[in-house]
Amino acid sequence: MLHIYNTMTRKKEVFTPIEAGKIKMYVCGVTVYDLCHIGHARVMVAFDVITRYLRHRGYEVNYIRNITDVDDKIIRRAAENNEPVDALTERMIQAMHDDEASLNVLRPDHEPRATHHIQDIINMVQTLIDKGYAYVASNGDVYYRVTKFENYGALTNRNLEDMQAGARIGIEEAKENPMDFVLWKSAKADEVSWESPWGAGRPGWHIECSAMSTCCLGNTFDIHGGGPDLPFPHHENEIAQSEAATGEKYVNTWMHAGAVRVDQEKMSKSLGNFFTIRDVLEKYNPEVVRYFLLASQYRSPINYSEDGLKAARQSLERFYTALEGVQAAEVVAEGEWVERFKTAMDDDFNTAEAFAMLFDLAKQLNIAKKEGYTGLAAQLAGYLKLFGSVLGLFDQDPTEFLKGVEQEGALTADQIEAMIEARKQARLNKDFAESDRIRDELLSQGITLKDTREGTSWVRE
RNA sequence: GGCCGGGUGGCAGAGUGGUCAUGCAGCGGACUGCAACUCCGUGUACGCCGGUUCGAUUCCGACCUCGGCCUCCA
Repeated sequence: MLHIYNTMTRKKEVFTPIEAGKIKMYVCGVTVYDLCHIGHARVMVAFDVITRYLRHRGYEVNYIRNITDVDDKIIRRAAENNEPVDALTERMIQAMHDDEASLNVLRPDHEPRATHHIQDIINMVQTLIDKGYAYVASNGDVYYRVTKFENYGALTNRNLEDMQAGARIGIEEAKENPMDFVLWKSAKADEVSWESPWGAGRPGWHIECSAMSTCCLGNTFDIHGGGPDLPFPHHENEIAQSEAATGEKYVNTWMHAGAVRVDQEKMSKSLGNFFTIRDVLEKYNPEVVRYFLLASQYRSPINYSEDGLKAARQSLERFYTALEGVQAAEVVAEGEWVERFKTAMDDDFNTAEAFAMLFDLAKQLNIAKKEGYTGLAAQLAGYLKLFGSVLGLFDQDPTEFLKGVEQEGALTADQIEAMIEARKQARLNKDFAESDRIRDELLSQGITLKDTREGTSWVRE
């Protein structure tokens, strides 16, 4: 049985979709004013694997992930760059899609954009006003009246009194209550804006997700996900908006990924300690980055480090070494290996546990190869590829992966092959001093040789 | 201060009331001209103090400690 940890109940629960066999999932995406960093990558990769696994398990998944393409940061950045908002957001959306493609993240089924759903947003704000959950303030903004919503704070287990006691919130004069949040923000003269019953303006941050999730998936849906910093206030506010507007339960299961840290501190835009996906891909194979992100269970915090990436590369080398030289068979998704994989993944998508089982599979594959059981080897390789496809891994040609990418100024494949040939001649002549000299020289360039019955292969660091 | 989540062997990282995570690193062995790869073997790890229990790393309580959210942030 599939168990998923629900942020709302703080427990792993047996997952039961609203409609048998179908899953409606909404994940909060990116505000497109800058390049994505490795924290964004973690959320993308985590929900990519979650979606792939749910589909592997036979569910029909409708995966929606929004794009926030209007907000204060975007407007500010566009002004700094002296470019139109559209130009900035289009460029960043393209960059995001390129980064995702690098990391082998499949595109969500739909990527609704805030600016394409302005009317839906206006409708929801109007409904909230009509029902008394929102008010037009003296400054022209429309605010949500938090005191009117009975269960405000349920997701993150906090109440209005405690939060106001904390009092780090700036007091906005126009608000009835300091915790009220903006649904519709009136525009300054030169800002991008849309007409509304309350004058020209733009949506507040939280309302777009309520409006778009509802129109894409309905009043109530199965899974709502996002990054570690979203439960409060973003998701709390979404619940308040949607449940007030529809009168129905908003979401059954809330899922949140863990943070990516640097030096034990959260990686974030505001701390400025972030690495963009592009920064990391300059140094590491994208599949290594993906493996690194999946090596821990999706809710655990992970620490970004060179050692961590290096370990991920070594692990991937082990899997590709096992797959090398084997023609993987087509396998049906049943049997002992499939059950072990399912047990791991059914436990709240425990990829770390799944890898333990995959290492066991790789070992059995190595043994089968060594013993010459080609049929068995092909079958085991087939399972490894099958599970790999669910994780979005192991899809490269093993030899190509192991040979790595030629960096600027590094030895070329032809040069390496020539040196291997020279070493082969030296070995035939029993000139081991020379053959070892060649091998050491290659090693100093990050090239490790492996002698097999079929000849010599090599791995680039 | 309020609310969450952690503290596992050299490192990373799962998990469990009573034989085993797993990977890397280390050590011994097989293979090899020697290595690498691979295989076999190898580690009295569960923050601290109490409690429950026949038995706790696993349950309960206190304490110490790390991190997240409480303000824009995935």
